[in-house]
Amino acid sequence: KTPLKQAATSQLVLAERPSESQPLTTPPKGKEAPPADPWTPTSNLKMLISAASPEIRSREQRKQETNSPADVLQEKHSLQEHFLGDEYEKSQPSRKEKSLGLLCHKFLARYPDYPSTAQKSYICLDEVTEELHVERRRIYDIVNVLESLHMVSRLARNRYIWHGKHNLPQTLQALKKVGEENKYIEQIQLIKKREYEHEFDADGEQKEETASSLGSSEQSEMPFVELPGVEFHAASVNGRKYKSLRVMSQKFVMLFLVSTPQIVSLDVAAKILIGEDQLEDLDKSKFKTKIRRLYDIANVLSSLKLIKKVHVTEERGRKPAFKWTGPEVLPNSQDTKLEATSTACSPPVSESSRSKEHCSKNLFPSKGKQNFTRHSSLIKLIKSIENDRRKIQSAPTSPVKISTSTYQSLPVFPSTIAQLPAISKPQPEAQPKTAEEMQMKGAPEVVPKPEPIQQSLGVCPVSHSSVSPVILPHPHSGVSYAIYLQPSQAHTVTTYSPSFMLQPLPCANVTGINSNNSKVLNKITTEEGDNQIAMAEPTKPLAAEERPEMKSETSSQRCLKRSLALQENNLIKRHRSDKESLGTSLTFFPSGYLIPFTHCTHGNKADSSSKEKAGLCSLQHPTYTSPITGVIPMTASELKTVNIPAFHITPLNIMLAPNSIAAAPVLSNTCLNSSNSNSVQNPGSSALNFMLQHIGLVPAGVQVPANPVVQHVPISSQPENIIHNSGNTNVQEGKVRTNCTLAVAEFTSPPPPLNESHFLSSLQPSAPKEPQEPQAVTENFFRTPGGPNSGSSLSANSDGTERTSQGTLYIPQRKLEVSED
DNA sequence: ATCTCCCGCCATATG
DNA sequence: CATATGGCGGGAGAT
Repeated sequence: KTPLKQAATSQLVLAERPSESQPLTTPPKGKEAPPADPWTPTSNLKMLISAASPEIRSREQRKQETNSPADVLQEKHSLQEHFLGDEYEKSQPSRKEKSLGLLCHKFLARYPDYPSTAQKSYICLDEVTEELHVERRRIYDIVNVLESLHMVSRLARNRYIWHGKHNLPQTLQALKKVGEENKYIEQIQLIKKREYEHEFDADGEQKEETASSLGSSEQSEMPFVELPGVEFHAASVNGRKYKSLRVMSQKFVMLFLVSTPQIVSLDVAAKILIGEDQLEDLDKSKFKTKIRRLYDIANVLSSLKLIKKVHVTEERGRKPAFKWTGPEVLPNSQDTKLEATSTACSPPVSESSRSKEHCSKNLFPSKGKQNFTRHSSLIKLIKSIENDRRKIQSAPTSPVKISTSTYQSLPVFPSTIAQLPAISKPQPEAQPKTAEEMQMKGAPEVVPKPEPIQQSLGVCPVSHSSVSPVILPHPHSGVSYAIYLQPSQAHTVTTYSPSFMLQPLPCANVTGINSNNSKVLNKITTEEGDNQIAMAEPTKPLAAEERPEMKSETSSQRCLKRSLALQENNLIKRHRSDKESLGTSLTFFPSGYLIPFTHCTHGNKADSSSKEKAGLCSLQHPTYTSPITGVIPMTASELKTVNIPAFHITPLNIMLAPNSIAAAPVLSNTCLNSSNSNSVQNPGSSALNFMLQHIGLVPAGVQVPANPVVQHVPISSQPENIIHNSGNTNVQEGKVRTNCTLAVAEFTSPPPPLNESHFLSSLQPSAPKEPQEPQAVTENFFRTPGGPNSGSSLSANSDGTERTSQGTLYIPQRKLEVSED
C-alpha cells in the first residue's frame, strides 16, 4: 500500500539511466546524490522549514500523498531535469523523510508553542494521522513524550489537549528535582565507574563494590511525574499504566537535568533506565530495545530543541550522546521562597511544591532525609540573596506578587518572555487549584540590572557570614569557576601554598587548626594525595600531540582514575562519617583561588543529605578536602572522557577564619559557548562586578560584562549540580573543534588593580574570534596579576607537572571537541 | 560494520 | 467486543 521506496527509487533511477542494467538492486545512491544531496544539512534545514510552513507542508503532503509511483517519478524526473544542481528536490520518501523527528516537527508545527490559555486547543489523533500521513502508531510515540513533558495531556480516546510549552518550566523543574532525589548523578557515576573497571579488566582485587552503598537504595518503580495542573485525565488513574515511553522520557530528561555537563550518552542512559529495576543485568536484547526507545524519545526531544545529538569521545572511541540544549532549570529552593512570599501567615506549601514532594516521596521513599539543615550563616546569606534577587526581579515592573512557586528563576527563555505575561493570569475556572501555579510566572524581569544586584549583595552580611562561595554554573558550558576571595587572609594563606602540583599539603600545616576535623581531613587528603602521587605508569598517547609537554603526566592520570575508582568508596564512607562535624564547625576554606569545579562528584555518592550545605560543599566534599596543591596534570586524552569517575582536580584548601569574605561568582568557561551567543546580561555579571569592585580588582565604575561568561547567581542548594562539572568532557558536535586551555591563577596578594581591558582579555581571550568558526582556541584565564609572562602562564615542569611561574598554577587543559553532524 | 530507528505485530487498555 | 494504545524487536537504510 505504502509506496515502496525501493520501487520508486529504482524506477527513478532506471528512468534516468536507462543504460544502467541493474533492475531491482538498490540503486547506488551516488546517482541522485551528487547533483544535490537532498539531505545535506542545508536541505535538511530546508525540509524543516518547509515543514513549519503550512503551504509548503501541504504541498509536500500532497506530493507524498500521491501514491502513484508514476506521479512521483514524473515529478522527480522533471525536477531533476529542470533543476539540475538545484538543491531542492524532495526526492523519494527516504527513510529520513519518515523519521520521527521530522514527523514530530510537522506535528509541532500544527500547534503554537504557547497556545492561548483561555481556551484549550485539542488534538484529534485521527486528524493528525490523516493530515500527516502517518500510521497512528507513530503519533503515539510523539504524543507520549510530549505527555511526559506535559505539553499535552490526554482527554479521552483520540483526544488530547495541547498545552504547548506553558508547563515546560515547571515540568523540567519537577523532573530535575525528582532526578536529584533519585540520585541519578550517582547512578551515572556508578555506571561510568563500572565501565572503567571493565577496562582495567586485569584486576580482581578489592572489588569492594560500591554497589552496596548504592544498589540497595534504589528500588522505587518511579511512576509518572505529574504536574499539579496537568494530571492525567481520564480514567487511567490506575497505577501500572504509566509504562515506558512516558516515564522513560521523563527519566531521560532527568538525566540531563541533573548531570552537569548536560550531556548524556545513550548507553549510560539506557543502563540507568534499565538498571533501575534490576541492577546490572547484561541483557543484550533489553539493552538494544532500550536504546531504540531512547532514540525515539531523543528524536522528539530534539525536535523540541531540548537536546541535540553529539558524540562523546573517550578511550573506547566515540559514542552517541545527547546534549541538553533546553532551558536551564534552576535548582528550586522552596524553603526560602516560601517564606519570602508576601503571605505572612504560613500558607500551606504551594500546590506545586507539595505535589512534587509527594511525588518524590513516592518515588524514593527510602532514605528520605527531607529536612535539610544548613549552616545558619549560609542560610542567611542565601536567603538574603534570594530575597534581593526576588526584589530585583519584581521591582522594575509592577509589584507583582510572586507566588510561592518556584519559578521566579532568571530569564531562561529570553525569547519567550514576552509571552509570559499572558500566562501569568490564572485560569479562571479551569483548575482552581492550579491558579496558584499559573500565576507564578508573574512577570520575570528580562534583564536584571547590575545595580540592584550589587546593592542587594551589599546588603548581604558578607563580611560576617562565613564563607560561602556563590557558584555560577554556566548553563551550557561545562566549566564553572568559583572564586574564593579572601581579602585579608588570602594573602597570608596563599603564601603558604606552593604551587607545585601533586604535592599533598596537609591543612594543618598551613594553618594551625586544631579540630579533629582537620585531622580527619588531613588523613583523607593525604591518602588521596599519596595515591595520586604514587601512580606512575605508562600511558596511552592519544591526544598527546596537543600537549606534548604534558606527556609525562598522563600516566599518573590514568592510574589515578582507577585508583580513585577503587578507593572512592572508602573515601566517601570516611567522609560521610565526618560530615557532621565538618558541616558544623568548619573553619577552613579554599581561598585566593579559582577553583574549577571540575568533577568533584564522588563525595556525593551515597550522600544525599549533604545537599544542603551548598556553599559548604567544597568543604565537605572529599575532593576539596584534599589539599593537594595545584592540579593534577592531565592530558587531553583524559579530558576527553566524560565524567570519568576517577578524574579529579583537587584544589588547595586553605584554612581560613570563618569571617572571610565569600563573594564568589563563578566564571564559566567560554570555550563551549561559541554557539551560545544569545545570552543576556544577568545578575551574574553584577555579582561579579560587585565582587571585583569590592575587592578592588576592578575600579568601581567598571562593569564586567557577564555575557557569556557569567550566568545567574543561583545559590544552589544542590551541590551536585555545581560540583559535578563537566570539565573533562570531550564533546563532538558539529565540526567545530575547540581546544582550550584554562589557566587559573591564584591571587596571591591583594590583587593589584586591573584595568578593564586586561581583565576582560583575561576573561575572554577568545572573544574576538569568530564564534561559529571551527577552530582551536587556547586561552588562559586569570593570569597572575602583574605576574611575568602573562602570556605564558602555563609551563611544564621538569617533573611533568604544570605550573606557572608564580603563584599561578593550574590549568588543566581542556580539549573540547565539538563536531556537529 | 555500526549506528539509527522505521515498521508494524500483537498484547493491553479503554470505552 | 471493537478500538485505541503502546510495548517491542526485526531488520533495513544511513554512515
